[in-house]
Amino acid sequence: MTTKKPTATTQRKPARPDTATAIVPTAKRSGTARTQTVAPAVPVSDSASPAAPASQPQPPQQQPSSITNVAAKANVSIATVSRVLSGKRTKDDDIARRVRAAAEELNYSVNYAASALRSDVTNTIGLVIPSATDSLSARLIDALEPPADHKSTATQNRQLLLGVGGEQRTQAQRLESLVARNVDGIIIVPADGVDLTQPLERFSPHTPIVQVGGRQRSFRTSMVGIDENAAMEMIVEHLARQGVRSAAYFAGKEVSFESAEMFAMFHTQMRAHRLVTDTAWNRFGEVSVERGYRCTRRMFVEERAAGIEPPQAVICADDMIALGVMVALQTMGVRVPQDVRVVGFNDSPLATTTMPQLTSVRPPFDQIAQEALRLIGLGAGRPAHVTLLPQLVVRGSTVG
Amino acid sequence: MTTKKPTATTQRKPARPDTATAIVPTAKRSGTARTQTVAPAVPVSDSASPAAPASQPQPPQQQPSSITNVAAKANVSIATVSRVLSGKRTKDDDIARRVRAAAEELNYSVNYAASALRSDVTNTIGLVIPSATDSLSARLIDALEPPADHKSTATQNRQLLLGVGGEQRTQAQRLESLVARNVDGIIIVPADGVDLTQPLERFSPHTPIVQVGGRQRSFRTSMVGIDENAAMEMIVEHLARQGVRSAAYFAGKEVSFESAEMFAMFHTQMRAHRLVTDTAWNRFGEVSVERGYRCTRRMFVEERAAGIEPPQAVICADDMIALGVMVALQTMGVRVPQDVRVVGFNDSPLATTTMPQLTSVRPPFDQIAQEALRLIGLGAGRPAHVTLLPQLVVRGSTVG
DNA sequence: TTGTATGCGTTATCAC
DNA sequence: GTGATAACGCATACAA
Repeated sequence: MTTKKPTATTQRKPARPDTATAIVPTAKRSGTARTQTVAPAVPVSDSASPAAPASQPQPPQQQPSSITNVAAKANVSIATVSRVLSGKRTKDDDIARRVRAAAEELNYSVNYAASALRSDVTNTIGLVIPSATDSLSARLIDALEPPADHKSTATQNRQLLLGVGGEQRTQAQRLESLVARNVDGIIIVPADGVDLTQPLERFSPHTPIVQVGGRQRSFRTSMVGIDENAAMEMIVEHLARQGVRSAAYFAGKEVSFESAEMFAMFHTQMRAHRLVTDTAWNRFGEVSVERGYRCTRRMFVEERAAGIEPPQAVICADDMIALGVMVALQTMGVRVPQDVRVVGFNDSPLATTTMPQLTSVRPPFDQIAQEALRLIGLGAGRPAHVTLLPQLVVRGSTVG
Repeated sequence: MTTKKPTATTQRKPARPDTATAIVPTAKRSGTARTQTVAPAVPVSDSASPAAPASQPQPPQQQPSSITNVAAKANVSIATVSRVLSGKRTKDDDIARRVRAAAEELNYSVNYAASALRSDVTNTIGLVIPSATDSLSARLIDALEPPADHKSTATQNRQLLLGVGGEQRTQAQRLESLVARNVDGIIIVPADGVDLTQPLERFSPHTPIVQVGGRQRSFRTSMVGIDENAAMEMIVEHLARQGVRSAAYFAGKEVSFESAEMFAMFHTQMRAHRLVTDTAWNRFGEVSVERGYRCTRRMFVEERAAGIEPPQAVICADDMIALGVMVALQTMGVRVPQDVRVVGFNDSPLATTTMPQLTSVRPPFDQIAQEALRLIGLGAGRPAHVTLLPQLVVRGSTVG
C-alpha cells in the first residue's frame, strides 16, 4: 500500500546475486572512504520535469530512508547507527553526534516491522474495551496516551492497538488477535458480565495482560482495580454526615458477581453507619438511564402508595443510572439534594451536566493507566493485583 | 518482552554456519520424504518434571509456530503455505486442505512483523482523534471496528492503531508517528479549531489519509464529512413546520472557519423559510454545557429585560451546548418544547438522557467509517471528498 | 568501542 | 501451478 521505497541500486527485480550490483565491502581499516550499497537519498521522480536543472536544491523529503543510508552519511557502520539511536551506546562523542545529525537530515525513523521481527519488541500496547462510548474505557484511553512527546528522532514511541468488542466472544477474539500481533502487553476492560478468565489464563504466561476493573479475578492474571469497599464507605459516611438516615442502592446486573459483591459492601457500610435500607428499594438491573428512571418512579409512586416511604438517598452503581434517577425526581418535583440525595459511580462526563451536578466516585484513571503499564513492564508470568483508592467527588446532588 | 520461541534446532546463540545444525536440502524430486529445519512443535519445558513419562500426551500449545512448521506438517514448501493462506492460490485441492489443516493444528498465525517487513502491508489503520471522550471520535471507533469476525485461521485482521491528541502539535505528532509505523492508511478527526492542512498535504502523497469532519479542506487530501447545509435545512424546515417563527443559533468557536460557515448556512436557511433571528441571540463560543447555560440565561433574562423577546427555538452546534440550554430553561420554568424548542448536533449519547429527549442531527457513523476505509483502500495520492447526508433524529425537544 | 555477518519469518521472484 | 531462495531492515553475537 505504501509507496515502495527504492533500495540500494537494485530495484527489487534483480534478485540474482550475479546480476545485482556488486556489493563493495568496506575497505579494511581504511577508516575514511566507505562504500556501501545505499539507497539514494532522493529517488528520481517519475515525473521529473526535463527542464529542471540537475543541481536544483532538493526539497525536504520524507522518503523512507533506511539505517543503511544513515550509516553511509555518518560514515559509520549500521551497527553503530543502531546502537546510537537505540541508546545502547552511552558516550556522546563525535560519532554519536554525526549519526544523530545524519538521521535527522534524512528524516530517518526505524522500521517498526523490521525492529519487531528482530527483537520481539513492538512498542505497542494492546487495549481491549467493550466500546469507545463506555466512559471508563474512554477515560482510560486518554490516560494511556503519553503526554506530548518531547520531540526526539527515535523516541520510545509506544502506541495503542485497539480492539473493541462488547461480548464474550468478541473480546476473546480481540485478545487473541492482539496476541498474534506480538504486542508488548495487553490491557483489557471486560464488558459488563463477561468472564474472560479462560482466555486470560491461556495467554498470560506468554504476554503480559492486565485486566482493569471487572471482577472474575484469578491469581494467575494481573489486575488493576479500585477499592470498592472503600468507595462504598466514603459514600455512606458522606451521606451519614449530611444527616441522611436511609438509602437505596441501585446495583448493576444481577448475574454478575461484581454486582452482588458491591451490594454486600453497601449493606455492610450501611450497618456500620447505622443507616437503614429496605429490601423493596434495592434492585439489580441493567446500567442505563432508563433503568434509573423506572426504578425511581416505582419507588416514589407505587411503593410509596403501598406504604413504603422512599429513602433519603439513592446510591447508583453507575452515573447513567443516577442520571435517570435525577430526571425522574425532577419530573416528580422531588428536590435534589434537599429531599433526596443522589450518588453516582465512575464520574463520567455526564456527572457535570446535570442540575445540580452529580456527586460521584472517581476512579483514579491516571494512576490506573500508570499501574497497568508498570505491570506490563514487569513481563509475562508475574501476575499481580493492584488496588487503588478512588475519590469521592462531592457535588450539588448531595450537599447544599 | 514476549517469551522467545526456540526456533529450529539452533538456539539463536550459534550463529556460525559451521556449528549450526546442517540444513538438509529437500531431496530433489523425491516428492515424498521431505526434510527441513523445523521448529519443534512442542518445545521442551524448562521445568519439565523428571518423573513425567516422555510419551505423555501433550496439552494444546499456542507456542508460536512458524510457516516452516506448517510447511513440514503439510509436506509442502513454505512458498505454497504462504500462497494458500494468503489466498494467492485459487484452487481448493488436497494441497490447500492439507495446508489449512496443518495451520489449524499448529495454531499457526502469520507473524505480522515479518509480513509487514516483506510486503509493506501492515493490516493496520491509524486513527488520530482529539480525545476518546469526544462523542464523534468514540462513535467512529465503534463503527470502524469490524463486526465479529467469522473465525478463520488467517483472517484479514485489520486493526486500529490509535493516536490521541487535542492540540495542533500533538495531532501532527501522532500523525507522523503513525506514518512512521507504515500503517495502511490514516483516519484523522481534527480537534476543534485545529488546522492540519500542512502535515496532511505532506504525508498524503505517501500514505492514504482521510480527514473526518472539520473544515480546512484541501483538494490534495481526502475528506469524509456530512452535508451541513442539508442538516441546517432539515432543522429549519422541521422547526418551521412546527410553527416556529424565530430561532437562535449557538455556534462553535468563532476562530474556526467551520463555525462561520455553519452560521452562514443558518442565516440562509432561515431566510429561505421566512423565519426571523436577532443578532443579539446568536453567538459564538466554546462547545460546553456551561456555555449553553450561560447564553440561555442571558437571552432570557438580560436581553429580555432590554426589550428583546427571546426566540421560539434554539439551534446548537453541539449536543453539549443544547444540554446547557435545556438545563437553563428548566431552571427558569420555560417549558420544552411548548415554549421553546431545542435542537442539538451530533446525536451524542447525551441526547437521550434529557427530559424531554433532545432532537439532534445524527451523522451516519457507519457510512462515514465505511467511506473512510474505502478511500484508504484507493491508495495514496488519490484525494477525494465525500459528503454524506445526516439524519435529523426528532425527539421530544421539538415536538409533542 | 566498532564492524561484520547472521538470522528473525515472510513474501516475491525466478526456474522449473 | 510448485519449490528454492533472495531480500525486507534491523539487532546482536562475535571478532577485531
